[in-house]
Parts: sequence; structure tokens; C-alpha cells
Amino acid sequence: MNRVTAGEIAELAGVSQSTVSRALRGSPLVNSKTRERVLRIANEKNYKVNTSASRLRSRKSRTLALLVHDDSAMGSDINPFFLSMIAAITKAAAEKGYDILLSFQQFSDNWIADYESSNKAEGVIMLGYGGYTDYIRKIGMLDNAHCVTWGPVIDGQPGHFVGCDNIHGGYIATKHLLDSGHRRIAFIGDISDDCPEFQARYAGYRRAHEEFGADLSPLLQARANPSERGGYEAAERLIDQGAGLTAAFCATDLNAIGAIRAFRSRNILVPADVSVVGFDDLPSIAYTTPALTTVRQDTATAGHVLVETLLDLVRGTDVISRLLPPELIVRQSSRQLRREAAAESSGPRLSDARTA
Amino acid sequence: MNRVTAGEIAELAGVSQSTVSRALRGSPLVNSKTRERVLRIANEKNYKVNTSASRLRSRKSRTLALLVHDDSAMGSDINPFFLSMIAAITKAAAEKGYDILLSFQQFSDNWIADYESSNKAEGVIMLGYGGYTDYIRKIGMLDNAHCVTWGPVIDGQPGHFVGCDNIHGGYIATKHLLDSGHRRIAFIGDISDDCPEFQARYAGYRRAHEEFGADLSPLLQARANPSERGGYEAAERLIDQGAGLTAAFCATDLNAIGAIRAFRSRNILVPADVSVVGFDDLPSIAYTTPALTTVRQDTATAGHVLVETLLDLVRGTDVISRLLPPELIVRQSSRQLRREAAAESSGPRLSDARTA
DNA sequence: GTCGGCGATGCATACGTATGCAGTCGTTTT
DNA sequence: AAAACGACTGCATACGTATGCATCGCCGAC
Repeated sequence: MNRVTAGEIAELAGVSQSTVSRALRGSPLVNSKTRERVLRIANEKNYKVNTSASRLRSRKSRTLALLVHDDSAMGSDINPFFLSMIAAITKAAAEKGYDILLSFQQFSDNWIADYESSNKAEGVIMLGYGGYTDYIRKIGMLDNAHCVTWGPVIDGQPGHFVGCDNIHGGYIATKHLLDSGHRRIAFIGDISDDCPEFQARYAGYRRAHEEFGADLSPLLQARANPSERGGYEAAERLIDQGAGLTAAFCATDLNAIGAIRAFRSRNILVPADVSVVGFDDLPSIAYTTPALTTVRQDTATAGHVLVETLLDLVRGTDVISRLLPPELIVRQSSRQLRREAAAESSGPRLSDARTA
Repeated sequence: MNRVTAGEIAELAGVSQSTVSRALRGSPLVNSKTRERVLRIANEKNYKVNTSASRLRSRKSRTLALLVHDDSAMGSDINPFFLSMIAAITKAAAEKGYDILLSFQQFSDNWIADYESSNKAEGVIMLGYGGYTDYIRKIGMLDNAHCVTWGPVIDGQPGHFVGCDNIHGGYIATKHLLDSGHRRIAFIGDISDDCPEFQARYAGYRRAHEEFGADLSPLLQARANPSERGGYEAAERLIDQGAGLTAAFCATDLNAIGAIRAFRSRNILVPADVSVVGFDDLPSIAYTTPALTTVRQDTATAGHVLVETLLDLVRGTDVISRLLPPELIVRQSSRQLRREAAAESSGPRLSDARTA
């Protein structure tokens, strides 16, 4: 389309192509007077540096690849939380002058190396819930690969990770419920080995119980894949098994929404009968009925940290896996348990609602 | 990382770099025996074509830019529907051998030209609900820009569009309700000039009424920005104004979810008292309670058509704006109105539920 | 036996930029 | 006055590939 080259700009400005290149890149070598003239002309002619040539010469692509794990094969939807992450990462990269190359795939081949050896991207950010633990472990081995994964930070695991402090998130969510007088708190979520982040949230849940000296009942654990449906079905099972819960901590907002629907379909009211806490803080979640108490993962920060970590890695700087602190957002889906009820510490049905 | 070049492969294979290049690109000029040898060696050495060099020489980037309109400034969330679209577009592009460059921005500058003149992308796909109509009009003027927009197809509008046949979608949704005996059907959605797609859905709603000879009451129109909250608030207004509806057609699934919540909070049951139909068919929507009757936009097809249209445009082929047919998905949130009720044609509260 | 033709390959070059090095010119140092 | 220096600028080249053109060997045709 625009076939203006640096050479033509040079001619118009009465300088050499080298000077044009230097002026545009802000080299201190070029006189400010000259630079201004060059920039003005380049602007007038609507000149844009040819990225291909620039990349070829500089051997840098100024591009990061974003791989989103597509588990549509697994039947579960892509969590809307990821849209938020994708947007945050893309914006953070843009701030650093980097483009984002997007790809939805099953993590299976060695794209990471491919992206770099083909000079398409300088590094890769991987996004997705579990199901790829083995693959990540393999990636970790490639210590020359520039790859940062959003996910669980596990000691001793090879590779570089940025993730939410899921243990702490699970802890504060559960502590909030314990502090509110609840003693029979269910955990709904996928705690298979495939999803270390959910295992971590579960670990936080257990830790809070231990600190509180509260009992943990296996009856209160319900597996659920990370979708709305998963939450719905898990909650149904809990009810059917007579778990006698007064609260539920869900590994995912979607799980929480599903659980709330299940409760409602059985005429169990949230938060009057059962308090529910989610995880993620999806944008729309604040407007549900009742508005969901949840653990917020700050996607904007996460995007920045992911990009910065990856760029450090590319630069060769030493990099450490980082945990981001989650934040408890208390809304209407959780409430203080009545004293008496807390004392007798049981019963799924509490009709008297003092707190709205 | 991988510093293997075509020249080195050539040496190993005992041929020239030209032959390596041709072999890799599948040129018919090269002997099949030679090709095999070259491919085998290239594979062994894990050779990858340097994209920058290839792009520079061929003057093609094999990349499409995907611009997602970020109206986070407007306060409304990015609809999860777009995540589905983004994934579909990315996969469709991948099938054609194209990469996707992602960007979240306010549509304001002339990126389209920039992407092309910098050789970053061969074309641009724009994604987003309203708020950018003026901008699109401006883009349409740049007839040399390779740009396809997902959105309303309006006669006489400059530019190239691919969109859902929103009028027909609105029509079949409304007809479904009319056929089911409903006569007081609310429309919930943003029908401002900014969002032609919603105006089109509204137009379909009106057309169905006209064909049916059914009356349209202004009391039944409720504006709502395209979020869950918007739907909630609009439904609240309808109830408060005593619109006397027995059904609601919502411009968006999110609107529908919000509306259902609002109804429920007023003890109006869906579908027993009010039938609700949405639009989009969000992946998670099938598992809500009640499962939402909605108008499906097939994102996979949309992705393919968008990419193919854009590539045609790049090739210089004549291109026409295309409308994709939506499909009515009947689930549990809509039901047949009882005969008598239909006869008296009114009343927001119908307690007797014959159909589950 | 010469020539045209065809299949296959190599040669040479251009794509547009970034950058090491050398050059220029004016100013300062000795 | 000569030398050294500093601030700019231009020259030349390389990045790795794709491709037009020339070349080469071989076979069939006349």
C-alpha cells in the first residue's frame, strides 16, 4: 500500500538513509535539527518503517506469542476470565512496544521453539487451566526457551510462572466464611492433578480450617470441572448426599454461579441458607443476584507482570516466578451465620435471615 | 535460538539455497527425490524459515490484524461472545496459514493503513459492538484499505461487513414467541444509533409483529446497554411501569440473564410467568436455570467467513458484505402461553404451568 | 549428428533496514 | 600552528529469503 521507503525520505530530507533510520529510532548521534526535519517529512509522507526489514536486520521481532490452551475438546468452555487476561496482556505488551501474536491450540508440540526460531516472536506466554501440566514440565526443560506460563507456582518445578497466590486466595475466602461463623463449608472445584491452581485453592481452604481448628469433612468436597455446569452438578451432589453445608467456597466464579443455580432450584436460598464465595471476580459477577462474594485476581496487574517477566527472560535477566496477591471482595452472596446456628454448627436450612 | 539457515540446509543436502527454498514452498520445479531429501534434512536440523526474511522478500506478511474495540471506557464489559469470536477467527486464520496480530483499542486512528504500510498485516478485522459507527464510515472511505468489520450490514454503507442477519434473528425470536401465543412481548436492548446490530434485531421484532398483525406498545420497549446489568435494570423498569408483559426478547444473552434475575427478584418466574429469549448463544448459556432460549450466532462459521472475505479483499477479488443466518435454539426459558391467557392477552402473572 | 525442448538446478539479485566504520568539519588543546 | 578531539553524517554491508534468468544435461526428432 504505502511504498515509501527510508531512502525516499532521506532524499527528500537531503540526508542519507542511515540518518533517517537513526533519526526515527531516536539515536543520540543525530542532530536534533536534522531529526526534526526527518520526522516532519516522514510524517508528511506517512512513512512507516517496514517491520519485516527492520526485524530481519535487527534480528528482533518485537512480538510476543500468546498461546491460549484450547480445551474445547474437553468440552468445557473457555472461561471468560481469560478474555480479561488476554486483553490485559495485549495492552501491557503494547505499552512496551510489543505486538501480540495470538494462537488457540492444544499445547502439544514445541511451538515455543518454533516461534522463536522462525523469528515470529521473542517469547511466549501460555494461558490456560490445567490439562497441560506434563507439557509445561517438558517446556520447563527447554531452559533456553523464553516462555512464561500463567498458572500455579510450584516449588521445584522447572520453568517460569506467574500466578495468583491461589493458596492465599483459598485461605482468605475460607477464613472469611469461618470468621462469619460457618463451620460446614463445602469446597467445589476440580482438584485433580491436572489443575494445580485449584489444588492450591483447596490447600488454602484446608489451611484455614486447620488454623481455625475446624474439622474437614470429606463429605464437603465436591469435584467440578471449571464451568458453570460443573458447579451446578457438584452442588446437586452435595445436597443429595446431605452434606449439611452452610457455606460453599467455589474454585471458580463459574462454579459459584452454577452452584447458586443448583441451590435455588432446590429452594435453598443464597445467602440466607447458604453462603457462597467464588474465585476470579468476573466482570459481570458484580451484577448477579445475589452479587457474588469472590476472590479477585487483578488481571491488569497480571498482564503487566507476565509481560515484564517475559521481557526480562528475553533480556537474559534472572527471573523468579511471581505470585500475585488476590483480594477478597465481599458482596451479597455471603453472610454472617446466626450465633445460635453457629453454636449448633449444622443444618443446611436456616430460614431466619437477619442480615440482608 | 535456532540459527540454522536455508543456506546451511542447502550445503548439507548438496543443493543450492534456491532449491531449498523452492522445496520448502512446494514448488513443482524441484524434483520429488530432491524435495524429500531437503525436507528430511531440514526436519532433522529443526530448520524453520525465518519469517522476517521471507516477508521482506515476498512482501507479504501472512498476518491479519484483529482489532477488538475496547469500550471499557464506556463501562460495559467485553461480551464473552467476543472471546468465542476471537478464538474462531484465530483458528480460521490459522487454517489458511495466517497469523493473528491482536490489539485492543479504541477505534480512533488510522491503524488500518498503518498495519499495512508497516507490513505488519495484510488486512484488518474489526470486532466490537457499536460506539464506532462514525469511525467505520471513515474507514469505508479508505477503499484501498483491506478491512472487514464484524457488524451490521447496512445498504449503501461504504466498507466491507460480515454480520449476523440480525433482522432475521430478531424476527424468528419474536415469531417464536408470537407463535407460542404471546402478545405482550417486551424488547430489551440498546437501540441507540451507536448499535446498528441491536437496531436490526429490534427491526426484526417489529416486522414479526406487523406480519402477525400484533400491536406494538412503546411501554414494552426498554433500553439497556449490552450487559447483564443493563438487562437487569431494563427489566426492573418494565415491571415498575406495569408493562404487563408475558414475554421478553432481549438483544443479548447477557441482557437476558440480567432480565431473568430481575424477574426472579420480583418473584416473577421464568418461563412460568414470563418467557425470555436471548441472542448470541453464549457457551455457558445452555446450563443456566432455566436454560435460555436464544438465537445462535455460529461463531465458527463467522470466523471462517470473516477471514475468507478479508483474504478475498487482499487478493483483489470482488467482495460482497455477507449476512450469516442465525438459528433459533429453543430451550426452557420460553413456553407456550395457555390458550385462555392468550385469549385475554394480558397479565404478567400466570401461575399454572402446564409445560415444564 | 545437430538441434529443439524440457526438466531440474544454480546464479545473482533485491526486498528495506540497522549499524560498524570511516570520513568531514569545526572547535579546542598543547 | 599543529594536533587532537567531538559532533555529525555517509558509505557499505549484512540480515535470510524468494525468484527471474541463465545454465546444464538429457532425450527425441529431423
